[in-house]
Amino acid sequence: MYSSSTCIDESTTSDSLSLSPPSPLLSPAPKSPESPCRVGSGTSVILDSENSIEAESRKLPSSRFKGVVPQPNGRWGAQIYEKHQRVWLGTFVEQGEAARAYDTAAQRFRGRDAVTNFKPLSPENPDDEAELTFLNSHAKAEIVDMLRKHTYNEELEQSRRKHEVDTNGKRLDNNARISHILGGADKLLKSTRQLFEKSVTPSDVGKLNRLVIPKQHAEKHFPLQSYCSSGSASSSSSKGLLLNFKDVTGKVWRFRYSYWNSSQSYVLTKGWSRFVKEKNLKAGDVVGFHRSSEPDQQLFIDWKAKGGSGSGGVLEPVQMVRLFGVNIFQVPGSGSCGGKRNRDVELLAFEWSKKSRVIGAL
DNA sequence: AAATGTGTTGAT
DNA sequence: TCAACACATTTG
Repeated sequence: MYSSSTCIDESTTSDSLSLSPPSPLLSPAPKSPESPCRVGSGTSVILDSENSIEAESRKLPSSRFKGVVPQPNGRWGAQIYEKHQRVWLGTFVEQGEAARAYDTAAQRFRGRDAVTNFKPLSPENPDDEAELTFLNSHAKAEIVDMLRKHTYNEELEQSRRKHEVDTNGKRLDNNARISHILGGADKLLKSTRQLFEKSVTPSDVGKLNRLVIPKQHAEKHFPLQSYCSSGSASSSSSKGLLLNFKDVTGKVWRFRYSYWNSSQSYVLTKGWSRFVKEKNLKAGDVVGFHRSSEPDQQLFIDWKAKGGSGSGGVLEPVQMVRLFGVNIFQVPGSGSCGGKRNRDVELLAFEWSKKSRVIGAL
């Protein structure tokens, strides 16, 4: 599939529609690039740029990419086979995205000589080193999960940061490494600014599986205009966006964010109930949304128990404690005060995990 | 109702 | 292994 003569620049992140596929070695004549919006059921109305083809074709357009299959709604699925079984890699808006997902899986599943749609990662290329390491340090299932959740790039980026810190750290003595790494992590967290907070309502943590984002904040911080604006008489709610938020433990939460016409409100839906469950959120608790500054613009989510003491920042004040001969952070009052449930444990675990890495690295 | 993912099958 | 396609299941 991939021929070294064709050079696709995969380094650019956004998937522009002008993505030209590698010269199709197998499939017939390349089909015209996807039409902007395809609506509705399995019926696909294909209009070729040249001559309009019959609207009668009930057939789904096949993809010129390996491992990419059409979905009835005009999107694209990615899949790979292993041991006579299909492994589903998720659905994507653009063929190119699906093709990249396939490539990633192929390289994790089949290694060096996997046939890919685009330029494969090469051990010779220093730029690929980090990703290759990343790939092989995760189970296949984990990679698949990331692809399906569309969090692969984020996790990879995260891993790259660590890699860089580590290699920089090699030039420093142990003490310096500690402060370097912690200082770096600190800076990472502190460079986020809070967008807004909301005290969650009973329905936000109830069975509706959604969080209402106050309109004022939603429109200011989470603009939601993109996507199909064709005069669709349907959908009472807009299609929405998928937003990734990182919590203080580093876990990535992916929520669907959309506007519900019925209630004239902006909401986080898919994924939200899992957050409520895992954090054991109760009505009155406060969730905070943050965004890191310019370079990465990453989103963060934080929460604190109802009424809780002061603060409003991402980080609560911490105090050093000595353990195993190494300083670790502790959240003040976590042992004494009873009202904070497991958040302190979580924060503590987070700090500890950072520290563990340091210890392990020593 | 729309979107996602699986059951299956026939073709490499 | 692979993609086509019907359709069951899950989500919104």
